[in-house]
Amino acid sequence: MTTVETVTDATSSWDPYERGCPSRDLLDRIGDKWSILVLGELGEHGTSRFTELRKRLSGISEKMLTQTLRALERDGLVLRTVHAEVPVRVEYELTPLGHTLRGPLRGLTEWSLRHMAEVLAAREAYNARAEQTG
Amino acid sequence: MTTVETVTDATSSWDPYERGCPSRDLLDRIGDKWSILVLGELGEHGTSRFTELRKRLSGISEKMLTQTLRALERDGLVLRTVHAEVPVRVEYELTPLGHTLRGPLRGLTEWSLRHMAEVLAAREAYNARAEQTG
DNA sequence: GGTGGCTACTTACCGATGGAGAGTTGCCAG
DNA sequence: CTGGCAACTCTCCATCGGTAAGTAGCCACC
Repeated sequence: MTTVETVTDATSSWDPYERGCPSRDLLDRIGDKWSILVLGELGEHGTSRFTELRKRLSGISEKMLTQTLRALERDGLVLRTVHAEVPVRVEYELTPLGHTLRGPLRGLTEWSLRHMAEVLAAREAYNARAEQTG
Repeated sequence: MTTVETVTDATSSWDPYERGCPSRDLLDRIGDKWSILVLGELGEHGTSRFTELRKRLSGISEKMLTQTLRALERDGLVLRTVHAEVPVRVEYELTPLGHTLRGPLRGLTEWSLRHMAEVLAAREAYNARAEQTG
């Protein structure tokens, strides 16, 4: 009884502040620690292989890299191409949809870089206050 | 014995792609599911009380709301004011630093709203492919 | 022809994190 | 002295993330 077919357009009726809304899950997924970094890397370096990504995202485990890439692929943000060579070569790159996320994501990373010092200062101030008041 | 890690130099040398870099943790914190929503709510509604936030962010547990607000307060993004009344009234609002995050965060939420349909379509396509090959 | 090596994963195990919900504190009305 | 409100705080349990070892397919080397 509803006209659901016009969804391709604007923000329609999604609301991340409502429990159970898919947009909340999506926000969680793209705001994920490793997703942000993987998308950022693929955005800057273009097509990359599995081991390249693992090296550049220092500290990520193979399990999490696989898991993150799979999730991004499933959501249409990353394209995975398997070259049947020996040994196997698998390449990852952003889809057009994935590229549209670069802007928003860059906004986040730039903010964290720009305001890092202020946040660290706030933490020290908070800790100092905590020590005084007990 | 003050073990204060004086992170001396300026903001320019942070790199979230490096393990152990504080900017990676910060990115993780502000990209956190509940942090995004709490900051978004405080940005839109201005000063809010604990129970107001809990109602608006439907689905958040009290534990996570407290935890998220504490972390945001510690990082200097949210100001917490206790009014010694009966019953106690606690109000939360964004700090000036917190306000600077609204833009980047809005970028993310708007992206997820705008591209929700495409992502859902990609998931269905992925599942269909998985059924064929698997 | 068995061994080792390469790439891209999987799997097993375990400590940390998140969700549900009951308990706590302080104070005042009844 | 019991009940109720606001803002937590605590406990239990399921899921998640990290570590590290194992797997599969194929080929070069011995």
